[in-house]
Amino acid sequence: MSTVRVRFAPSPTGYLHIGGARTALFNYLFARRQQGTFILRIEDTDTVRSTQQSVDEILKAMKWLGLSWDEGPYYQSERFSLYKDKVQQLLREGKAYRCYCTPEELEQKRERAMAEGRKPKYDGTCRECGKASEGTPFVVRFRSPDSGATTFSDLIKGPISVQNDELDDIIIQRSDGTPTYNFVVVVDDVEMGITHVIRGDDHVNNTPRQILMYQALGAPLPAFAHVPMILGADKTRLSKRHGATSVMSYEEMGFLPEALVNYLVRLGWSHGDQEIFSMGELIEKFSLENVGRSAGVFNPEKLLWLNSHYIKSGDPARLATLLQKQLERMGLGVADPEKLPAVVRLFQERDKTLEEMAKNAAFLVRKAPEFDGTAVEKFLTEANRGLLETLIGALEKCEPFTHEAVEKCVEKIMAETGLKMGKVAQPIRVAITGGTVSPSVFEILPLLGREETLERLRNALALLK
RNA sequence: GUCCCCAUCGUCUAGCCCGGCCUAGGACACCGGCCUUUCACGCCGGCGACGGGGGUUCAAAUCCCCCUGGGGACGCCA
Repeated sequence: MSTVRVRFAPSPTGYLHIGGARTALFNYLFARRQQGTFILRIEDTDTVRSTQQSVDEILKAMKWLGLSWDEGPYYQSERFSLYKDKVQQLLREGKAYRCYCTPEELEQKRERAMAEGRKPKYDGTCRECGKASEGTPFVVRFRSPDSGATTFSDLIKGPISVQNDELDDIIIQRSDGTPTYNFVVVVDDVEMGITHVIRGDDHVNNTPRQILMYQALGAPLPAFAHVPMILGADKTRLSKRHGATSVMSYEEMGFLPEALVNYLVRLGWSHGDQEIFSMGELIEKFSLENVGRSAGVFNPEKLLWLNSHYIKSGDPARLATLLQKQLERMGLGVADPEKLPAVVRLFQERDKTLEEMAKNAAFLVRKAPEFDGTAVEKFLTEANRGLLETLIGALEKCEPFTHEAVEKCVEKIMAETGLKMGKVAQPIRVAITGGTVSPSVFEILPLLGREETLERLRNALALLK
């Protein structure tokens, strides 16, 4: 058993998004590969914006993706007394101090600094001011050194160095007494014995000041690994305007979790030319060394391709359950779910998502097809009345009602009438499915059954124009 | 603006650390063909990249520097 301990620490201010999911995945994979411990920690120190609903949604998404955790979820909101103690400790040791500046004053200074082209950092007004009057609201700031440099070697990015005078004295405790992110993340990572901090690129800038806090707390440093960002097609940070970003919305759109996992892992990580990975394979092969350093663009097309791959190779029985869920989402109840695996076999080669499959297979579940006007006009014509009538007569006697038998039956009609397959199949397809696109008619008819088939053909007779 | 990071086909990437095997490989998308009862699938083929400039070297996608471009961070958010 290795001593590796990693954590995924989302803040419950919304659903789990694509970027967070990939960070979680990398943590999970690293932990499993190293036979370490994967911890889930909910960063809800912002009591105003955090909600239980978000927590539930995040956990649901993690489970759907198959990212099981070994410890937690721990809630930072339940650990406030620990943070308070640590703040007191730093205060006592002079490593932190009270600041009485008001938010308004700070905002003004920030704007002025920006306008003058300086880096907007806290100016240290309260650094040496000592005790102020009781009752005045204050925040606690961490005292960071104003000379020297802080350097660390990122497992993904390599050496990173920042001059300490670039760092200002950040707030570690708000005026309402609650602690802030940059502080609790360090306290908890220390307390929980985190050995590797694997997180998004956007935290690189926080790392030096966090390192300073590890030192102030007298704690050993973990290793850091900063995973590059995921961008939208316009190369800006991925957000809602680039399309769906919530993990669970992909489930709704008919994506398989293994497809999303496979897509996400390949966005930033690679193993030679291999594209397809099962979770087991990933656990076997994942390594931080093979994570790239540059940001990547989220490409829905490739996700779609992977999804179609997993649908093609998926177990029909399992897919049937998921297909049923999609059909129900469309408001279509499934009277005979036992025939769904057969439906899946018919469609899994052709559809890229389960949602698409549900749409294309809906005619099998509906009581009657939904007719497409153009298709009806083109194929359900008076000229085809004879053909349909002959067909009905032949299918009434077709025994057994199987793919082979039905095909033979139709071939016989073709031979007698001299019509080509295209001329025969399309009218049947429209009569049965309502449209011009579907799997082979010889597959569809037996699946629908003789009675239903005949009923639809007879109904079509009434529609002829 | 300041700081940090990044830079191979449209996109994800292999190659870069340990220079020659790279006339730069794979995948998605795209284009063409084949297959075909429709639409797909599948198969075959094609298009397509080392951002620019300086070095170092017999030799640079690979090492160094500058420029440019992109992203991120600058909160009593995380």
